[in-house]
Amino acid sequence: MLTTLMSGKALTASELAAEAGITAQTASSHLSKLEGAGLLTQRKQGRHRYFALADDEVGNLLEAMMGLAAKRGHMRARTGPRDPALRKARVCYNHLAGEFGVRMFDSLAARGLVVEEGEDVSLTDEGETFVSGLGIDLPALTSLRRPLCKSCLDWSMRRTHLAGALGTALLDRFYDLGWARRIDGTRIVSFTGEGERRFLEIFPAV
Amino acid sequence: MLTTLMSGKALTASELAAEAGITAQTASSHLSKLEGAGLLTQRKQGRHRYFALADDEVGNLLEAMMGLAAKRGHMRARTGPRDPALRKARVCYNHLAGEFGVRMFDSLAARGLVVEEGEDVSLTDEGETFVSGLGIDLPALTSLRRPLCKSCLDWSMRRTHLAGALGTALLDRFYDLGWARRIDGTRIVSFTGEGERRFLEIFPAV
DNA sequence: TTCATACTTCGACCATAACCGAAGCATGAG
DNA sequence: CTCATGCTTCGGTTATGGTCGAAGTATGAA
Repeated sequence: MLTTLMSGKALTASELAAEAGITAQTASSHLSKLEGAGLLTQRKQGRHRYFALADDEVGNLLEAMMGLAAKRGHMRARTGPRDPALRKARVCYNHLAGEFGVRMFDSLAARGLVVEEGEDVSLTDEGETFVSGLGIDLPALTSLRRPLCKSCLDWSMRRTHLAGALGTALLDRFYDLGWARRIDGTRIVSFTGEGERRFLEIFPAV
Repeated sequence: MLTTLMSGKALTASELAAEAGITAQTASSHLSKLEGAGLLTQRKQGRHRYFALADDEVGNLLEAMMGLAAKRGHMRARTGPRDPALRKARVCYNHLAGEFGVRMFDSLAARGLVVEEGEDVSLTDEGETFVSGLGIDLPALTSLRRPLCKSCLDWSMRRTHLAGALGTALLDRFYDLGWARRIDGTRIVSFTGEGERRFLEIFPAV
């Protein structure tokens, strides 16, 4: 039920029970515990009770837990969000995840613009030129104490994507350029037709 | 046992059992499960088996989980070590934790010498002057790849203290100045009378 | 070799968690 | 009003996990 709610959408108790394959009674019991623990919020609306993750921090923790579980080979058969829009592109903390996030990272790595060494990721000289060309103010980013590049394991793809200050800056840049926007109340990053075209062009498949 | 291992030190099965207040058999059962799950690593050395967290990612996840739990008010009643000396000042990885660690961080933050932004911590210009005045070779630290400042959640105090290269350098400096020394075989940092006086003077309570 | 220590395995016990059927509320529709 | 729907509470069963005593294995010391 928690992973289902990671879509950011609020779902009713019945929907969550059906999703989890348990009866309404059992679901009700779990949901009340989760709400009591502060992990879920509940909103009554008519006869329905809509449940959602309490805040982003809960979603981030779930994603971190699933990321670690995936690396250790303990994932369930079904992984990642079912919603195709979420699988395609979503926010993870403040950077881009999903198929688009992984594609961007792979594309950068294949052209030698970033180098992955274990858990560390670094930007090469060519990479600096490249991201500057995208309109990223690199000196401003490096002046932050925050690590410029970090790797982050993608939940649905189980592949590395780009986190850190640069990951955040790139997603913000896509917003600024009007290529994509965050769908309110969800973790979905929705690309426009033109935005998607440009993104795929700039980050070619490897 | 996992929270105990967050100190970064490798501990034997018996030590972990004693710390958790369970028998050796029970501890053995849990440790083998945790190792099987890839959360712990084991190193045989003579008759002892030393256990440690498998990698930083595990520690980070534990920290995130405890952070969220603390925010939601679900921390266990008994937290931190029972030994008063350990509660007062101890090493966490290579930096100072316990009451003294938290006091140092609070004092630095209250005077605007460090700034905490979520999980990131940065040293201000005034902070740079301050730590240089303490005899820290700041240029040497910043040349390291390792992050200069990191926040670390204190187990017993449930409060932030200073980790990272600077956290390590400060503790080393206290050793050099003769203010404190590490008690062999323990995580206790023992301050001398004079050392404690100077420490409390330099890092006034907020 | 013999003994002590460190740890694991086995077997059993008990507390708890997950689960569902039945019944009970609450809400909206007719 | 009555009825259907969505959800919760209650009671009881089953499965699981945590726990320890007893016995077994490995290692180092005497």
